[in-house]
Amino acid sequence: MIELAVMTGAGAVKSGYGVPKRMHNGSGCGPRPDSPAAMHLRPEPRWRESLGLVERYLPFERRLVHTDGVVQIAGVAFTSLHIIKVGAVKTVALSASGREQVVGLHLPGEWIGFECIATGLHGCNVYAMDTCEIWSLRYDALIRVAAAVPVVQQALWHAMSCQLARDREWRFSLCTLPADARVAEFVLTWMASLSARDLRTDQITLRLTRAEIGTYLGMTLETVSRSFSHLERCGLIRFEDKGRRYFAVPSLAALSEFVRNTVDPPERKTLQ
Amino acid sequence: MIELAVMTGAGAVKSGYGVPKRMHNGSGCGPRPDSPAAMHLRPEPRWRESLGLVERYLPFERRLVHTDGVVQIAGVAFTSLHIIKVGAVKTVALSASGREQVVGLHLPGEWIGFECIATGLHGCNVYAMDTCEIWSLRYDALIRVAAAVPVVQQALWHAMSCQLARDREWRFSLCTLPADARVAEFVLTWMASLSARDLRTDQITLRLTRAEIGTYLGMTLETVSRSFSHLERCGLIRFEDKGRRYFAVPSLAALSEFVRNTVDPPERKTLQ
DNA sequence: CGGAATGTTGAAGCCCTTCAAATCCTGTGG
DNA sequence: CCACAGGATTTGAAGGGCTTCAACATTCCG
Repeated sequence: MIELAVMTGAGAVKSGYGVPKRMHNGSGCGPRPDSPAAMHLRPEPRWRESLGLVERYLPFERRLVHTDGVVQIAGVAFTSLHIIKVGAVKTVALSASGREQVVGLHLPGEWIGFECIATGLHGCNVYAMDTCEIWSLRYDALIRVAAAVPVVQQALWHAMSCQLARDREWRFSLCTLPADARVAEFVLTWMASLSARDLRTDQITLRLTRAEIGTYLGMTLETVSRSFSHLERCGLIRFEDKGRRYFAVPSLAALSEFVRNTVDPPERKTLQ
Repeated sequence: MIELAVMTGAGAVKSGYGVPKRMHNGSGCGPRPDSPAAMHLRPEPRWRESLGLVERYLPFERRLVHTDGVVQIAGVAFTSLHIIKVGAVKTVALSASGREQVVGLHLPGEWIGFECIATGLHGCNVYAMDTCEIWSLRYDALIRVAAAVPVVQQALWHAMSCQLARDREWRFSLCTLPADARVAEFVLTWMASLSARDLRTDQITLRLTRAEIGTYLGMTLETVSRSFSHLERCGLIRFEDKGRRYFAVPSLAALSEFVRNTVDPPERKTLQ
């Protein structure tokens, strides 16, 4: 079920910045800059930059993980970070009492495992929500290369900073939004992540159960279900025939307007 | 109100690792290791390590900020990170609609501003909750030194990782705990932070209003107040004569037991 | 086809919010 | 030093949103 293809390259890194490795081009990955300098000239999305840098400078191990397969299991000692090349994964935290909580959904270019650097232990289970290609990098090697290659270091800091900023955004949503708006925000965030990677957003496919979404958003599965139904009645989303996990968003503007109006009601806006 | 004392040192850093700067020893700061090697021999708390590394290797600017003074204002371009030498600060996020939310409380050795690396803009107001000494470090200088000095790089990664892990902990609490337990958890976390720095925990002084605690924990100020009253009635905290912002925790074990029992009720524990 | 997992919907109840009023605390000016 | 104003805190009562419990519908897969 899991296919391994170890890429060696630590020697090259030690003796300098290494020679660009052969491009393993997935489907529709697009062009990439040919030198670090070019990266500043052509401002391409950061998620692509991370993958490009890893490919160029870092030794990594490539894995294929199929839907519902295990990318990382909680409890084992932390040695490697992962970055998603293809697919989508969910990270599930385990409480002391065994309860599970989805704490993150990740798409290509995103790093997994930053929070383990401090603890030295993987605290989350990570599952593939799709057929995934995962690149795993040893932390000790990563540290060495980051020190030697400024763009790598900056990309990593940027990625960690992004996660901090996003976690903070979620904290805000969890603290201030009622259930319906929280689900709407969830859909909006997911769509934004998809479209940033040129993935289709005309038809959303949720690869999570209502219960999982519930743990992610801090509410019960029944409330999630009711919120989806409510959003549908409002015409903000439209379920497809195939089932209640497939839907479309007729108007992105309307959906985000819905969230905004819950944060501060429209009657206050006229006062300003 | 704000006293500046610029410490130059970029030249020293460029030409080597510089000479240890004169120790500005706050009250009861304790000893610090005299060489990087000693750091591994004497496993002292990471918060102290960060301050030691900054002092040894990095050019920084020292500021005194008095209670309720501004450490950092939102909206300005990001150029510097801050680290707390003495005191306590709160970071307050501003929503688009102007609502404020406390998103972090920080004590000596903690870094402020990691989330701004990605955005390039300070997104939070940071206020002193006490008389503080703040060290500010230019990000560009920091990056250069981190690349040159492995222990600095690792300390920074560790610090960012810590914040990610802690944010995730809070997400869990916000999603699963009822109001009373959330307030209890808040008290426990704050006490743990204090005791990790050898600060007194026999008498807690809250430097936040009930409303601020409310935004931090995602509940109204009335609920915060009721929760404190409830915890007092249960004997888990005891308010002092001086006012409702000063209290003691008779039994740390009892308080954390209270939180644990809310996460999974005791009757289920007998089944296992 | 049938059973299990998933999803929807209703009804009752509880927790938290909202609104309101009273009390306590703090700092300021007389 | 005291009075007083304004903010902070507590507490009560009513209402609403979310959870819980329960029943039923739907989908998935052997």
